[in-house]
Amino acid sequence: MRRMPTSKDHGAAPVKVSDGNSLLHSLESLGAPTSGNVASLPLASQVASTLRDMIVQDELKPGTRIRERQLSERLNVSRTPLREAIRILVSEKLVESLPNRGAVVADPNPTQVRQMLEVLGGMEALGGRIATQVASDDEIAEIRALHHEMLAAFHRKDRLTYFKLNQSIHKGIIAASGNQVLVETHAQHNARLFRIRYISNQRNDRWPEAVAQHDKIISALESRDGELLADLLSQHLGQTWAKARVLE
Amino acid sequence: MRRMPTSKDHGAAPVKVSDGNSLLHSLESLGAPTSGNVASLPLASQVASTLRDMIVQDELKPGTRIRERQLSERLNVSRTPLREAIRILVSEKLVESLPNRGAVVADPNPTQVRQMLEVLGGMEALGGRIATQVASDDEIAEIRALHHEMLAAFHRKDRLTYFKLNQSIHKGIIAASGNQVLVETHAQHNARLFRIRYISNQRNDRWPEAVAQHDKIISALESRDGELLADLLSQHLGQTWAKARVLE
DNA sequence: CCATGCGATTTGGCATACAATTTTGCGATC
DNA sequence: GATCGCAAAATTGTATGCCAAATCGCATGG
Repeated sequence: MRRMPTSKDHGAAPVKVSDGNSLLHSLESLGAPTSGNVASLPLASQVASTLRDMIVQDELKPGTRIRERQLSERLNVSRTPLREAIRILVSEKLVESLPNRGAVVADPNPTQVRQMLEVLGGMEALGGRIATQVASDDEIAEIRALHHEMLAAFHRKDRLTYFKLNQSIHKGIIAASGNQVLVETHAQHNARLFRIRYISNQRNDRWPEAVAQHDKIISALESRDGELLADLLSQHLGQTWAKARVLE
Repeated sequence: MRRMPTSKDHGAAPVKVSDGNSLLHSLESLGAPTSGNVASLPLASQVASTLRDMIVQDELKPGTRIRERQLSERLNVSRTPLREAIRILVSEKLVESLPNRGAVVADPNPTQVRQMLEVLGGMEALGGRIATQVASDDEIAEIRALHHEMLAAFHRKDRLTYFKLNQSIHKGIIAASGNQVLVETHAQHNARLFRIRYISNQRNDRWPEAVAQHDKIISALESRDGELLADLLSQHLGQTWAKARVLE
């Protein structure tokens, strides 16, 4: 209600901050620690969430330069909160900042992706190992329930639902470790890989193998075999890498 | 050169951004990914490094509220880059942000410290395991050299040097994994724990035990026994926790 | 025809001004 | 004497303006 002066308020497809459209938007809170509850939070955080979504959903493609003035007009915010949001995403490694030359959407090379998967695998192994020691039977049962839902999606060839449930299961195993710090760290690294994993999920031609692995994972969790679970979880993400490789 | 209007430019003990004083300052680059090369970087990053150091060195004590105007005058920068710096530290979990109520220096409770150590231990175990497979003999030799330097510091009861070398060794093991993502993640979590570990190091009354553990760690690395090394590294930080407990 | 300066324009970097919210202190009332 | 309420001050949140550095186009020279 106060952007009169420039007189061109319609511009080209203005995007509201944190609107609820877009196919993938229901995935929003998977990777982002501060996503969700949008109202009354600092505008910078809201903008950061919006940008995260845009990046993760490939709306802002890797390598594209972030033009502050242009993007701030598009989001109907001033440059100040936008710049703060960019700083946040820089420390999350979702965008890179070149001194005096602005920011670009991060475009990890295959080596970096491999390394990220290695780290993420390590964290899942750690979380899984702990979970076998401290998780309640109910928590494990809930994870198995998700697993069966995922199997249903698999047989329906519903890749999107499968992907979401897959994420929920891994997130659930981490959460079952009871280690909140691990949950947050895992979420952050997962966000970095989200886009790649999502794309990889859509083209995965060895889907049945992945499902079989999940079966073993759940079994190891239920029998509370920490070592086995840790091994499986590390190995599991290695497979994701094999899938991602096809993208090159 | 342009801060005339307020006319009180001296204030109380003005702190230059990234000056080189302070006892601990030589430790600066241990925990911070972007520390070091200060010139010509965005002011926000420089301020972030300065604040990181101030927090880590207990100059800004946990729980203290960060007053933007006051601190920006003290650092001789405007609020804009300071606020961006704060956002960076928020995502690094070194400060917490309360909506409309500013930011306070993070004050992790014992549970959070334990969880952070668990995660850090997991990362070191992962890095160590990988290092046993991929590290060159030279890299391992360098780590052993650091170990002997550390032993020297131990026998001289030089706790500060011991601490620094200890950090270097752990950092070196992680680096020997060749996984840059792991290095960065480890550094960030290490920064969160830096202050606590430093204090704990000064009061540690079971110093000889820690040294003995280090001995085993180096041996496991040299014999490239990944499983053993991983176990030792996880366990090692557990000991740090036992020390930190005394602080309560 | 390609390389190389040079200037205009764009873009990011920082400071400052303005608005909204919260905190604080004082006073009135129970 | 304690508590509630209101207003003033302080603080955070947001917007805008100015400046310097980098990019791009064009002309000029090799």
